[in-house]
Amino acid sequence: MLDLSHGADADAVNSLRSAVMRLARRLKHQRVDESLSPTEMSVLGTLARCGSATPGELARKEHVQPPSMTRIVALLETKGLVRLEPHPDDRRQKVVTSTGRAEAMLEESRRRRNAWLAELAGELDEEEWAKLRAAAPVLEKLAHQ
Amino acid sequence: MLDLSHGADADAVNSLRSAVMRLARRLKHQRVDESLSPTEMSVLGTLARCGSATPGELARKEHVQPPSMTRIVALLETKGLVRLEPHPDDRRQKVVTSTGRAEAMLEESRRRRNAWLAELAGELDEEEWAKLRAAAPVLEKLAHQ
DNA sequence: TATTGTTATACTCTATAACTATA
DNA sequence: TATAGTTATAGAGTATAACAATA
Repeated sequence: MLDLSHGADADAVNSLRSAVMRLARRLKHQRVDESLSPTEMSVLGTLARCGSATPGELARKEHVQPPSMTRIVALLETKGLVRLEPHPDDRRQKVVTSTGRAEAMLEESRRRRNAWLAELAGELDEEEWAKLRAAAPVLEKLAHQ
Repeated sequence: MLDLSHGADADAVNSLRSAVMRLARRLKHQRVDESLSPTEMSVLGTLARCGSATPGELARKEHVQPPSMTRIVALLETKGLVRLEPHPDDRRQKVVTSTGRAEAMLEESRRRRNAWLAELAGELDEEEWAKLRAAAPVLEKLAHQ
């Protein structure tokens, strides 16, 4: 358990919150595919990691409301990036699966991010990058799965 | 310089990007004051750190366009959280300064974040927190400023 | 009666373009 | 002619409320 009587952790969260919010805004501007929002890209990434998922599961993982995920999934389907199938056990639910086209887009996304990475590399030294690499899995955990 | 021929850094940025976007969405939901957006809170934090700034400087620091900052500053002024004064040297510019009321709100913000922190503490061990604390300044640097 | 997903609607936040005023 | 800030307008993304289908 953390000792909240010390100010250090509160300050760290303070700094973390502010940095994450502003960095998210920067990240929005270095989109891979201008026609896909950050959340839509994130859904494709989640599907690539987890395989298939229902719209409800995706909504919970991405922290958006179900109606938002309905719209996102519908858009991704029209672009041929996901496939929608009936759920085997429950006819209310659907199963969302990413397509090979989504896989190719994620690969292209990675290539483009390398360019962004190279640009940022000038601003950070190796020690700083090491700290980021170490923290990335923890941030993923905070972001909840 | 980073060695981009290895996939490790690209993967780290991949993970980082995804986590930052989703964490930003979670953070949006644990607002201190429901009437202030994350950017508006961030502006108050920036002013608390940097003292005064012009709207143009704030727009660059927060990575929003000048018209957005105009609206934000106007809202904060109506709430008595910032004070607007004429620039001493340039009559086109203005000087934005945070008020004691903003300071009190930031203090309250810190207290509330402690509660959020305590909740998250159950999900992380001390080593994970150490990694976050180490990475926070680097994230701030990436977020620019 | 509860749950999954959808439709309809409205809101929040931001951007772009066009304008005013100072430099 | 360029720059700081504003006004007006439009767009993206999300949420809430009400609904349909299934459990």
